[in-house]
Amino acid sequence: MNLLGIYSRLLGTFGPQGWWPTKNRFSPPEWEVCVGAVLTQSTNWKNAEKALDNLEKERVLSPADVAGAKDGALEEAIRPSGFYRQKAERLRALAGFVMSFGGFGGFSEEVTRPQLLDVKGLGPETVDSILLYAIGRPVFVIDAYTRRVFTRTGFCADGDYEGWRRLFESGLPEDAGIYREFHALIVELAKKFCRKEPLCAGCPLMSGCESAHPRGSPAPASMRSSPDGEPPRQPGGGARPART
DNA sequence: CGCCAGGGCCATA
DNA sequence: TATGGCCATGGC
Repeated sequence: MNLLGIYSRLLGTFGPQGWWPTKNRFSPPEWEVCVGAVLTQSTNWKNAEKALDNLEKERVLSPADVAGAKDGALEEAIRPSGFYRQKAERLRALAGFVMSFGGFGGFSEEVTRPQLLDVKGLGPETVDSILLYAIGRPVFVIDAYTRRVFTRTGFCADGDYEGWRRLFESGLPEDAGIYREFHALIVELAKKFCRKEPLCAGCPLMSGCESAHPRGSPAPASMRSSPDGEPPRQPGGGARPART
C-alpha cells in the first residue's frame, strides 16, 4: 500500500476534515492559523482554542495588535495554552516578522521556509503548519502523530524531520489540498485508533500494519520498545527507508 | 487523580 | 549528533 492508497483509505473512513479549524475572526483570517500553530505547540488544541477565544475578546486580532499589546496583556490572554511566557515571546517575534514584510499579504507572497525557520521559537512543524495551512504552500507537515502512525505500520522506520518530509512530498502529488487533508486525516487516525495505547479494533489501516493486533486489546508492553509505543525493528529491515 | 497534549530551545557530553 | 531539562495549563 502506497501513500495515496493510505490517504484514500483514511479519506473513505473519516471523510474530509476541513482543517485548519478557523472561525474567521482574526485579520486577516489566516493570521489565526499562524497564532494557533504557535499556541498548540505541545498543547491540546482545546487549550489553544481557549487562548484564541481570549485574544478575540481582547481584540488582539492582527500582527500589529500583537506587537502593540500592552505589557502582560498578551501573556494573560494566552495563559490557558500553557508555556504562556515563551509563547507570548514567540508570537511577538512572529508578528514582527510578518510586519517586516509590510503586512500579511507581503509576508505570504515573499516569505521563504528558511526565513521562517530563523524566527526564534518557530521549529519545522510550526513553520510548515504556517506555510501549508495559512499560506497554502505545498509543504507536508510532519508531527508526532505522523511519526507514530507510519512507524507502527512499518511504512517508515527512522529519519530526521527533513527525511520524513521528503518521503511524503516525493510520494504524493505536489498539492497543498492533498497535504492538508492527509495530515488532518493522520491526526484523526492517531486520536481515534493509533493512540499512545493503540486501539486497533476497527482501525482502517489494520490490514497491512506491521504492529496491528487483531482482537483490539492494546498490544502487550513487550511489543513496545520506545516510550512512544513503536514496535521493535531491525535496522534496514522491512520498511521503506526515509531517504533514497 | 496523574498523565500528557498537533514543539522548540538550550546546556551538556 | 543526541539526549535531557525546561517551559505551564487544563482536559480527561
